Amino acid sequence: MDYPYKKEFSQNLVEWFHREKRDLPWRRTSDPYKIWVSEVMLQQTRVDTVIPYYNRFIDKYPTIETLAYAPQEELLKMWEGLGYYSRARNLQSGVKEVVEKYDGTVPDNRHDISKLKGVGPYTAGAILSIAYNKPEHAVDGNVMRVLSRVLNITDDIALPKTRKIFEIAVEELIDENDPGSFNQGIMDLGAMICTPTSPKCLLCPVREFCTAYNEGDPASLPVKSKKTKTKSEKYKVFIARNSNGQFLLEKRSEEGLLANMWQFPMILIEKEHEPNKKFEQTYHLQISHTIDEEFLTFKHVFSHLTWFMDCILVEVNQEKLLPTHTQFFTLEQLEQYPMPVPMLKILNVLK
DNA sequence: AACACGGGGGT
DNA sequence: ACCCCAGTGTT
Repeated sequence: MDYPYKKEFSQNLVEWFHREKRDLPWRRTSDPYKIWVSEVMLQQTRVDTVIPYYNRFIDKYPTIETLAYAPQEELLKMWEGLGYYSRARNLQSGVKEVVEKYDGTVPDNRHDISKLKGVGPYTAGAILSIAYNKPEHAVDGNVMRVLSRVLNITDDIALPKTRKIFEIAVEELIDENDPGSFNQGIMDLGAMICTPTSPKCLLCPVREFCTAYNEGDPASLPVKSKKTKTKSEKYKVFIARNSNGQFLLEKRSEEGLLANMWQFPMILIEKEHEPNKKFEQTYHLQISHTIDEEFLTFKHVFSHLTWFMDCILVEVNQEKLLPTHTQFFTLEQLEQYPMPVPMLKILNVLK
């Protein structure tokens, strides 16, 4: 690497971090388990969103053992609204392995920690550097943005192989005496100063060592090829109330989108079939009458998919036994079960 | 290497 | 409306 400011960059960065770092709940602990929880929550998720979830989560599961033995339904409820729910299931799987195989002590080396479910190259490096003070790289989108500018790296960060370039760069730049502050310093810099659009270069502690600032155009980096294929699905959602005032809910498949989360039954509108009939057949019910044909209409955007939802409120009679993973609940019971945000939107209107 | 997998914030 | 993501697992 022909970057001439290795030492100065790292020193300024770490000094800035110690001066300006945000006071975050997971920065008040050195417990590797808690650092782990925070890092998993922070994957693809902003700090401000994570803070209340982290606090509730650690309150509920203060030790690695308490999380290892938690019921999955309860765990998903704690994660409700955070998204990427496989993170929660993988985290518990990894935590279980640590309890059973390592006597509850999170491994302190990349080889072992990387075998844990949900711990990829980034999270491994983050835990090792922050909790164990190991000089390990932790390259995420933030680090790639900052370093692409500092080193004027123009490779496409959407390509998996590009991450390797940044890992090598971090290995060269990292402060061996304080690797945790170095890695977190880049993250805070990326969050507070070296932002995706309109970077605040005039406030940047490493401006004078930034290649793009001095010779190029920071705002045009990093280079990232965007993929825009997103599809749409239209659903008729049935808010079905029985004569006891209970509502029908179903548990989604244990695989795929929103795995194991609960929802109001919904029928995919493909051609122009009879969704009401399909609903009655699928759930072994009879619609006695419609209470509100236009109860609620909205759309919900996922990263790769948009749901268009037409919700109808109906009164139903139970014909025979309900299908598995399907159950009537009172409004009070229903709130104990983990539901994705689009269903919470419906629930809020219903209440 | 491509894709699936949530959700919220910024402009 | 359209942009941005503090990644990992599966295929």
